[in-house]
Amino acid sequence: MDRARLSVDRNSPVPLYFQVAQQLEAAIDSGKLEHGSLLGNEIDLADALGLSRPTMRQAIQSLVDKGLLVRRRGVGTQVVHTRVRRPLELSSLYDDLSETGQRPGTALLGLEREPAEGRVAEALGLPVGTEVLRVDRLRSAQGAPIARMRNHLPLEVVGEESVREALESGGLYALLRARGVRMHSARQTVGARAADAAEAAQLAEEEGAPLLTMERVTFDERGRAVEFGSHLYRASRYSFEFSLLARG
Amino acid sequence: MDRARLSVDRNSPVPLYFQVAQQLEAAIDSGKLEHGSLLGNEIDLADALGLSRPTMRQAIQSLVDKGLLVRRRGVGTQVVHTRVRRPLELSSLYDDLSETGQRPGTALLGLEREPAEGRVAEALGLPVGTEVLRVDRLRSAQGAPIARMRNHLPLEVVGEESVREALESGGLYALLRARGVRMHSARQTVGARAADAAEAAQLAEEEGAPLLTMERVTFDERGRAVEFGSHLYRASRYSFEFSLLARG
DNA sequence: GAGTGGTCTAGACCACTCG
DNA sequence: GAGTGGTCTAGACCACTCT
Repeated sequence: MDRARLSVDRNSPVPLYFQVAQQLEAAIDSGKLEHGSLLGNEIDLADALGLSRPTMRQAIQSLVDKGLLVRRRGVGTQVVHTRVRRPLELSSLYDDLSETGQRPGTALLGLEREPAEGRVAEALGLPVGTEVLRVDRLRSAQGAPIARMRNHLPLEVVGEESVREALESGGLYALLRARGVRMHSARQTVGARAADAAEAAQLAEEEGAPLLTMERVTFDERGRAVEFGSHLYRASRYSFEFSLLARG
Repeated sequence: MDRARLSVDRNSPVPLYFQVAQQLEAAIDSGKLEHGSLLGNEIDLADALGLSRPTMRQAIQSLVDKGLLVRRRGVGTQVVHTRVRRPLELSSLYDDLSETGQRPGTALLGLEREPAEGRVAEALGLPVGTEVLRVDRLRSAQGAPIARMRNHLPLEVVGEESVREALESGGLYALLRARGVRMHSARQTVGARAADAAEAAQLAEEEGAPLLTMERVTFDERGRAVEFGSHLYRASRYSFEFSLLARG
């Protein structure tokens, strides 16, 4: 029932509610706030920090949205009992692997312009034949291949300048962010199929081995498709793991 | 640049911000608010409805969280250009299929108590040997099998009474909701593997055919595991499709 | 400089849960 | 009945974007 030490810095440019949310989250992560324990009521918390109740509520709400806290009217706000891992986020595989500590290796298999064909043109919303940049990469971890990743990028989104260098030092999403793209949402399809001979050779599997497939179109805030990916993962070495929150 | 007709009913028990959010969402869905069009500024909107600005903001914020609106400081709030489909939600396959209009058929293959073994016990957080309810179902659409679904449920969560009837009339999540379970989050793993002989026979595939696998543990608000599912989907007939929103 | 959203305040009343 | 979160108001000042 220990109290987390909270404080706010009114001279900081960081919003007050965000400072509080960060500290609460850190307290939960570190175990200072135990799972299942009740926070004090909102008014007392706000008073203790010299904040108004709406500001305190905003801090709490952001953690409720993340699934770290649960509110029940008439009862109070408590830390969730079960550790909720991050909900599924818009991120590239590279980011996923980096965050979990596995050092991904990248081999850039190909980088070239090509005219967009049916499926690619449709996904990107471009006229058939528009030139786009195609990127083929092989991802591996601990010395063994994990995935063959193919992306198509509109030239007006990324240009061609130093794409190679950017991809060799970071992920595709980092490249897009660095190019000023503000990503908004993505549409994904995850399926499975058997490997053909060429894919099997690339991924060190046998022909006919099950592969996980993932297709994704990413959109920016203006609704422009900024990336189309069609990726193959070795089912024997990779699976997608993620959390969902109940609709609230 | 048409204006959507908005109004609020102050005698309704439905919160004002929610009434506004519903009407805005309906206007977007129906096309009355065009993709990419700017909403008026928050203060004018609030005045027009006789609401305070925070209430109007709350309505807008809920749609931003759904990915339907985009706010930019100094610019305004606009309807997203691209249709964002529902982000991935906590729902059962049955619910998924119903919502997209495909009538799923269900065959209840088995319903029995059994002691929880290693993997099941671990996922549900129960001592090995605790009796749980095991449900095996075969899902099909348009006459052909799609998935073999296996769920393990703690007896204290569902009891045993009229489980069969409930599962024959609705999905597993509907059953849980009807039992008063308030679901909070779930942890999922999606992978792939080759079908063995028995699975192939059940799903009308050939042995060695690629299958999509999905394992899920669902937790309620108290952090109790209320369901463990391990499901197999025919990769030739089914894939997971979902939207993601950028972290924001 | 004008207009927008982002943040914040100091109150208020209500609905719900629990003892 | 006491305590909690849910909703709502009527302001305020700031940071950012655009022209």
